Amino acid sequence: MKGGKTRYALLGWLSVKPMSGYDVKRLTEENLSFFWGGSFGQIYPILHEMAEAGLVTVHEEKQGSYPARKVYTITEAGRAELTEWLSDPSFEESFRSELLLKLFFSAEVGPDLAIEKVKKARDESKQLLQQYRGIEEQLSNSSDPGQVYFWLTLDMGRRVEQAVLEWSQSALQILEGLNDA
Amino acid sequence: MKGGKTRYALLGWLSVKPMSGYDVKRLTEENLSFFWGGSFGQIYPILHEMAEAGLVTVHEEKQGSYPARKVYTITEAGRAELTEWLSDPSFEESFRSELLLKLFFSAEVGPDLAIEKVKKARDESKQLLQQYRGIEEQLSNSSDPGQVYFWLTLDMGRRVEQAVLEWSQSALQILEGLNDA
DNA sequence: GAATAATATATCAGAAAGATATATATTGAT
DNA sequence: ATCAATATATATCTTTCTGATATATTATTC
Repeated sequence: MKGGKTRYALLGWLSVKPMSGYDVKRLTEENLSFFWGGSFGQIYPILHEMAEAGLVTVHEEKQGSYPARKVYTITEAGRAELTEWLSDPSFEESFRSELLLKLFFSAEVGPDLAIEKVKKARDESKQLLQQYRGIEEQLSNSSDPGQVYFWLTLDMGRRVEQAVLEWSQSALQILEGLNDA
Repeated sequence: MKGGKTRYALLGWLSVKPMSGYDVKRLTEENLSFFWGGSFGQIYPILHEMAEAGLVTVHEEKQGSYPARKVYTITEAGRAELTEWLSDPSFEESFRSELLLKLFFSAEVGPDLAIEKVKKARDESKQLLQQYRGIEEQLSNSSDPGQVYFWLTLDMGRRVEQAVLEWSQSALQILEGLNDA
């Protein structure tokens, strides 16, 4: 059984409607990029394997002279596997921060380099928060009740990013205090 | 040049004092586990390659009949590479959440399964926050000024986890409201 | 005395990210 | 009108990272 967790992201998208690997990539980037990835290097092999295993079916859609779209449709077996995963209450989270790694070892080189990075982090957080607010506004205008789950994931992003922003502002004060002392 | 970012975590630890791969693993787990990993499958090969490249030197320390400790010492070239990385202001962050992935596709199966997971997330956040408070208390008693950088990374963990806790409490209300309506 | 945890090394398989390759169509800029 | 960039669509390769497994010895707990 190939694909790890990304397998379920694919089944999830295909449970909404039939689509190509390219579509999955685009939708994942637009909707899940804050907390999930998915490169072509994963997507295409997993789709192949799932077709062989009977979790999805394929049919080609020729359209002009673009490369033919391979549209994948989820089967009953595929839906069953998705539901099984959704029914399992366990989940794995992972967070990886090169910023914190650099900060941790900055004792050796003094606060100035750390200050530079934290300022950069602060600016990036501000920008991301702006983006989240934009998406949130669009969402509140659509009033589609099926979007609650999307809103919940967005709300997590917003809250976490707000926490990071507040941290960077506090960290900046502390680091600048180190320079004065 | 092998090792990606983890390479610098190793150089960072070795810049503090000479140690074995086993020591690096232990210290990484104790101090960086919230935002950085490092398995033996990475650590040992990277140490070998860095020794060949002259960034570290090795000497064996035989001690009773345990497997001999291979103690690695950072060289000038190694310190230079570490400093170069620390001087570069760029950094990459990544966050991966199977919880949010499951939540996102929960529209298909209804709120009860989502509620179960969010409750689990809430409980885990509470527990983690307790842990962070414990470490923070230990730290405030030590009054070692070199520990500012460690405190800063801990503070980020605390703030982010607090945000996650608040999100889960808010999300729970929304999802339970969906059941009543 | 037996089971488990800790010390210490090392490798392998599976999963994920990022880069690259191939081919065509459309859009925007000069 | 042409040239460059972006979008559509497939696919593979290399590097990185995680988690599991293997090996061997000592210390600790039941």
